[in-house]
Amino acid sequence: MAREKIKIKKIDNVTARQVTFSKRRRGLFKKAQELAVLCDAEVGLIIFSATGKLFDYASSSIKDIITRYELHFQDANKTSRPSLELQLEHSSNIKLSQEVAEKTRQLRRMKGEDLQGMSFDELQELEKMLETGLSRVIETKDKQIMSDIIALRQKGIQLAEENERLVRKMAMLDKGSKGGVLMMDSDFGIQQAEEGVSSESMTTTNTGSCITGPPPEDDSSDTSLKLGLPFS
Amino acid sequence: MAREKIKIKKIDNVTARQVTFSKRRRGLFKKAQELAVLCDAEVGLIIFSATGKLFDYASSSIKDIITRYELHFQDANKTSRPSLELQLEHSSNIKLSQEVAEKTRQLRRMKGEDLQGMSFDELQELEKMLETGLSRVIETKDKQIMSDIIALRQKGIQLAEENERLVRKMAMLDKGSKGGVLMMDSDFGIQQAEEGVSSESMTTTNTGSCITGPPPEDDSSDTSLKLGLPFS
DNA sequence: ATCTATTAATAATG
DNA sequence: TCATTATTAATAGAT
Repeated sequence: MAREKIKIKKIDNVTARQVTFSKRRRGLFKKAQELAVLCDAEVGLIIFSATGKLFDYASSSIKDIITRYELHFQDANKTSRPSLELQLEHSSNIKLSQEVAEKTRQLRRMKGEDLQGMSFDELQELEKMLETGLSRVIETKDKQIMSDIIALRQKGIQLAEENERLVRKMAMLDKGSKGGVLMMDSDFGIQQAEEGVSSESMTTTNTGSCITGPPPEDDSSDTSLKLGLPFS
Repeated sequence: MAREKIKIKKIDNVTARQVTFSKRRRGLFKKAQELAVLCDAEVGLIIFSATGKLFDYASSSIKDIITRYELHFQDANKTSRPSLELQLEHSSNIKLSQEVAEKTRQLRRMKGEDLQGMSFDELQELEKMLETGLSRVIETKDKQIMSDIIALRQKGIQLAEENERLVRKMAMLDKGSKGGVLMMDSDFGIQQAEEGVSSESMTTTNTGSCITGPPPEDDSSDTSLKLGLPFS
């Protein structure tokens, strides 16, 4: 990849070697991190220059990677007893690794990846599990929205009541002094109750409407009852 | 360096990610060894795939490189310790335990359990993930069914042909001696045909030879070319 | 696995 | 070390 093709053998010229080292080193690091990101891999790269300088890259932490690497050879390393304590940690480690692997596999499958080796029955079971999970999630979400709505309404009613009280107070105060009575339209929140919750108002976290399920056949009846609201 | 430029972010498509992983992994190893040779450097490269598979390259020996690497931090590590190995196992153990806990929690949530503490946005995200997973599972299942069906049908056709050949042979043999011909009803698995496969897909492996068109009203015709589902 | 249009890396040079 | 550029090398997408 250059002005001229070069043979892959030690570069004689010291300066050229150093230049090439730093260029290619950077290139290698870049490609290592690209691989890690693109393919969700864990990559560790350690380089000692000819002069003994250390350079390293790791997608996570070199320590972790080295540990993980060494775990791969736990069986092969059966030379010399490494203390009871270590053995215990070790076996626990193995068990945990297996558990992580198994759970990772399960999670991947639930995300619809890695389905190739599965039998029809297994797929069917997985599908059922996902459907169950999905419906529970949707149910929870809907309940959450409903309780948000109810809370907001309640608050609206409270405010409206307070408002009314205030208006009455004002009227009382005004009664003696002048003839005109200040009449306020104290329907904060009340009128809206009939129309369900309008698009704004739901200031809390929720974003979309979420009332799933088929719409009621009968539109003439009071909507607020359908939503299970505590007032009509 | 390809037909099209790509963004350096995790590749969504699982297959594409695996392909890219193996291509780039090879590329990375090649460049690592070129650097080692050209510049007389010591290079160690460890890669764990997303699925946990280990790949490594070392210009000398990974063990040596790791040892040399750790020597660089000897000073920093000189606090009393119950053997480096044990520490490593221990911290790995802790990390694994956390990982197991986290994955267990994730799995439970995907199964629709333990949803109480979740925010609306988290629920929404979970729902989306489940929907994606579910549709992929269904797609995979359908593809599997289709290929089963195609294989079985092919086999059915083969058997029917063979049958016909045998019948003809018998007829030939019988021709001279007697008048009666043995007639077999070679309808391997036929009547179920109508049930079809669920609504989706058959996008890829489709052979084109399938199902389309309404079934003939006339059931007296030879049905062996119709679908042959192995189950009802 | 193989092919190839394209992008990316880099050797030589200033 | 940095910048430029002609060239080679790597590789994304397709087959």
